[in-house]
Amino acid sequence: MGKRENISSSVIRRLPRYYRFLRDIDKEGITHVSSNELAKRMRSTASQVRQDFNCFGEFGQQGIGYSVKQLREEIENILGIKCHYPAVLVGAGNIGTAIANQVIFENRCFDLIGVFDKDPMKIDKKIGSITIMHTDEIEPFCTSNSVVTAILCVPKSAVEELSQRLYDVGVRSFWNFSHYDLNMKFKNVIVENVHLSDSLMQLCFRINQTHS
Amino acid sequence: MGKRENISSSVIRRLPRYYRFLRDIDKEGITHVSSNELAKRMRSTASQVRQDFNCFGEFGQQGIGYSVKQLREEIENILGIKCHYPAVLVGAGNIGTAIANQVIFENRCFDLIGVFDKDPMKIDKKIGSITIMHTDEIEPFCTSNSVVTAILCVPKSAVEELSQRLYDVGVRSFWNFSHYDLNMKFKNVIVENVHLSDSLMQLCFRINQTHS
DNA sequence: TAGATTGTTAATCGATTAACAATC
DNA sequence: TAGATTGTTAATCGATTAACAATC
Repeated sequence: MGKRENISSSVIRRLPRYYRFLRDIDKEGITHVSSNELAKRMRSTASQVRQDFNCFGEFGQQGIGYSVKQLREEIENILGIKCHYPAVLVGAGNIGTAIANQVIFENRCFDLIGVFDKDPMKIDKKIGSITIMHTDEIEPFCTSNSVVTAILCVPKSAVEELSQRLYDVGVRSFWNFSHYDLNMKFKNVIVENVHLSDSLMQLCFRINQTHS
Repeated sequence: MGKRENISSSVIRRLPRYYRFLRDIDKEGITHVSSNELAKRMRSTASQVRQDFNCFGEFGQQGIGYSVKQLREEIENILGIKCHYPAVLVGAGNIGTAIANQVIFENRCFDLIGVFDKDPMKIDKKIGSITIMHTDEIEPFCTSNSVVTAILCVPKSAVEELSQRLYDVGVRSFWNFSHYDLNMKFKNVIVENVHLSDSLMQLCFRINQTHS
């Protein structure tokens, strides 16, 4: 189990990447990996890898390295990847549909059980095996299914109202693809923002930087 | 113009957000904004805001604050938002289509001029006003159109080959939605990664943290 | 002038890197 | 045993915050 103390936010940001690489290494049939080898894949240093792992227990072996299986499982536990929180998607546009399919396909961390849209043309259509419902049905559905997380793929202008309605029926975590600042509105809510346009602007900046 | 020196990577990460907020503030008709007010929106401190702006010139006014228009334009210049790099999308699946529409719609930084897919069913279909081409046409198209950036929305397994082909016809920057590590393959290439599944795992972690 | 707010330096905090004894 | 590699402490580096004189 390990100590699981003092996991700093920069370590947390790296955990999903560690997990992905360990899965890859596992697939390659490698049983033990050194901090040096992991550092290469992470584009980091052996020192940092050891420092990172140190904060949640010691399970490396001097002279040998880390057990891939054990390390992978430990990170799986820390991230809580095996949980299945009931989640709904609000907004079945381009991005919403793409995201829904990915979440359904990966089938990890979250179970997508409902999709909502306000466009009458979309109601009763399907994403995977899920039938799209009208946003009017959010309240009864989320209440009776104890929905934990909402994926917000609607325009910024619609998020204020919809997030309030989701909050009122107990949703306390959001995967937010809009630029609406949910933390400004709610204090006791977990928000993970995905700002694609910010990412694109940073790419632009870096291209400009090298071109001048 | 300002000094434009020592822009640290953490400042760069914040610039797109500054830009978005300044655009919002501009829309609200506010002409001047204080570091304190901006800090509130950024969920940061007045001190940091001033420190951030300090590294690319001084254009605040003591007792008054920053000119929204001027600051917005300056950040626009630094990020290079007004440029129009010719870009192509490779992979017209769910995410690819969603991303393409967003880039076309925003019409900022990049001009999407070509979309490629290997699925014969998709060829000649349209995304916006762009006709989907077969991936075989990547080389002639990118060469004759001096394509600068490629948006990669294909599975990890396909990226190795496709990125090499794009590189060979001069593409040196990538907006990468796969988990393939392009920096491992190419040294002199700009890569902006979007790892949606990492984001989802972090959300999962944070939910678990509060639930225990 | 008095109040507000900047620009900038100094102090603090946290994260990364280096070093090395412990040990497989 | 000798070589490899961890766990952990100390040193360094960078980023954030505090403070305050300058000035609108």
